[in-house]
Amino acid sequence: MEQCILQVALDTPLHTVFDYCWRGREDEAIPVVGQLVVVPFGRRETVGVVVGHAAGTELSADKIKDVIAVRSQLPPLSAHWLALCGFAADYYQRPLGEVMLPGLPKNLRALTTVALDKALKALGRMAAPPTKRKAKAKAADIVQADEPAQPAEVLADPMQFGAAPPLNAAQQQAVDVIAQAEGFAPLLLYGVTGSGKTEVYLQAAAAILKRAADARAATGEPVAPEEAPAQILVLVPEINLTPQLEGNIRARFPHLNVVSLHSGLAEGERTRSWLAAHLGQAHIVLGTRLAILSSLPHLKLIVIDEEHDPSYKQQEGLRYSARDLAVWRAHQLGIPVVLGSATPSLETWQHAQAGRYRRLELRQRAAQQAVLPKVKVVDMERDKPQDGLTSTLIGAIRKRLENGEQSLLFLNRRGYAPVLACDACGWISNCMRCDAFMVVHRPERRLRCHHCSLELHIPKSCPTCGNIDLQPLGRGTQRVEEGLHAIFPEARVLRIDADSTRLKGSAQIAFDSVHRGEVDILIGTQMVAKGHDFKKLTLVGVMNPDTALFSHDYRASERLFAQLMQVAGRAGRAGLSADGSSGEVLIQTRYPHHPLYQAVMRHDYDGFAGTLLEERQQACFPPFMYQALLRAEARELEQAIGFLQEAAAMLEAPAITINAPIPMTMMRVANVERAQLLVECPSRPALQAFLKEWLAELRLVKTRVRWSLEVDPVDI
DNA sequence: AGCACGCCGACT
DNA sequence: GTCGGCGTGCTC
Repeated sequence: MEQCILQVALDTPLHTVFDYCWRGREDEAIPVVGQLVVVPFGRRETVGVVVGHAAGTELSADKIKDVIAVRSQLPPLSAHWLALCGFAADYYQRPLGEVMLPGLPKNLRALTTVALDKALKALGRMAAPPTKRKAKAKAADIVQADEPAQPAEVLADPMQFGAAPPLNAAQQQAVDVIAQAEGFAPLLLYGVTGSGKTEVYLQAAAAILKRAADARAATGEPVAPEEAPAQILVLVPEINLTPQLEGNIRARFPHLNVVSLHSGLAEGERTRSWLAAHLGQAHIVLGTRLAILSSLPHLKLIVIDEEHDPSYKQQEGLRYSARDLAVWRAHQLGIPVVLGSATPSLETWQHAQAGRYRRLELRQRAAQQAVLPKVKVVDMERDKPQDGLTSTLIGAIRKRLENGEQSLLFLNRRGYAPVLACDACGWISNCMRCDAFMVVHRPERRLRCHHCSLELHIPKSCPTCGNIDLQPLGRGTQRVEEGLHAIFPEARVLRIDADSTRLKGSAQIAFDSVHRGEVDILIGTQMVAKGHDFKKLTLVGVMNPDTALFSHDYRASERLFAQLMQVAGRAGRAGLSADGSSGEVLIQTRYPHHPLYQAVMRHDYDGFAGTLLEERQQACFPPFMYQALLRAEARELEQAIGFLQEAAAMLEAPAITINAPIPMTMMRVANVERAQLLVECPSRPALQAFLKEWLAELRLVKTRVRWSLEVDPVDI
């Protein structure tokens, strides 16, 4: 009888791996590193990943429990994948199992294998022979009787690609550089909106797949026909962008196995997609940030579209940056990684300036006759708005209606009005559990807190003085929608925001109707600003972005600039207007001369980024400084602050600055008081070394305060 | 994090 | 006399 100690990573907050005893018959192979196993843990059973073998263990023999089952039908996760998770666990100071397991499809973590076996079978992989010998013999008969039919498209030449549109010189050069890159190559694809970055990704992917297929054919070794010669991972910032891109990719590459991975998938589909990637079958994996942790044994290229987008940063649990992990993964594998953006993050821009990333530029729009839109500011002091819309913007929308073209209004505030107020006594709709206003949602007739989800009926009268005349103050997308109906009763108006797209699939239905031209005026939040390619859209109106100009968050201007460039980029992508004019962008503001708006008008990312980088350098902010944030929550603010003070006094190290604990901007959320402590260091390795030591000590502190650490925080 | 055990208040 | 509040302790 074979026997050994397996080290297993489990999804628990404990910073350790767990030893289990595996006993098997002599004809059974010892589970290898990367294999999934079922083990007893406390009073329950759970699935873990084998991360090592040990001859012995420090634990007393009576504490060691036996492995219950090995998921031998699933090929083990690769050493590369394990190393990626190991790096992320170290870097973000989280337990290994917490990195490895939550990203796996639920069906792989289930205690029963029914769904897993079904998915494997659907992918043409028979379930491994069951351990019982009788069943084994029977399973072999199944294999012959039920050989899965080879899908027709796999029989065709998988490297045959649909007709590609011609590239301009800059696009072609970018494709060549990506496709011919040797080894690790971080590439910034800096291309203005509508410059055809997607086309570059597709043709570079095709070239890399073709080259890998040729190389494989040249070896003459027999390979399973469904095995992809190379795998390409493409990340996009939003789920809503996957259908359009997936459609484009499938249309272009009808013979390739293309799967998507994002949180909107049903469990069955998610399992099949993940397995198609893990088994090496999927040529192209399209996904949101979580896809960066998927298993891709033949990964040859990573593309991060809109790399600057904040949604690449996970904001709970393991707070990783999918973009940063992508660069690490590419480095580990020695492959190119393409970071695409019209407004790169300052981190990426700084890398490019310093020569660490190679910059590929697309300075022109790709479509015939398409030029960058004309951006104008509309002074709201001089042109007083009606229903939030200045006469200039109203006139511009009217012109689009006459031309049969579409307009997009961007307002990053959902709901009807951000606050409800009583004129008589000064009451305002504060959330009773958070430091925030409750937002008026008119269609639902509710007051809603966007931070803790508390909901109340809209009061008929003032809760303190009884006044029945309560006023909604300010303007959200619902109120603008109402105003648009009043001003343009004949127009087809559609609102797209988190509220209107709550039901699964409804966002796709909404975007489809815009594409089909069934909408004249689109009003929405940042959901409509990103990536979409609306051919008939020639006008973009930005309703009131001024609040972000005066934020205390030093990243606010970087974000606002990117957001404005992004939404402006939706206008005039397909070519000129009916009357021969280019796309138009109107920014309504009280500060028309603000340098940020002036830079947007000039489409001057380079200049603006240069200014911001200088400011950051002077102020010793990222990317010239590395940061970590220790957060604490408690029922009383003093407890949270007290814990942070204790933590701050615990350890010191050269070049490490531990700032004073401060209450968070949103001090109270859902009746919990929150405070935070910023740690800074100009050297990333020095910060890492400090954090490792510091957290080891912090974890020993016995406290009732809930705390967490975020490395490279984006919201401070 | 789960999930237990453990010791004090309002109910049949 | 029990049901159950959530304090603290452990998980190989």
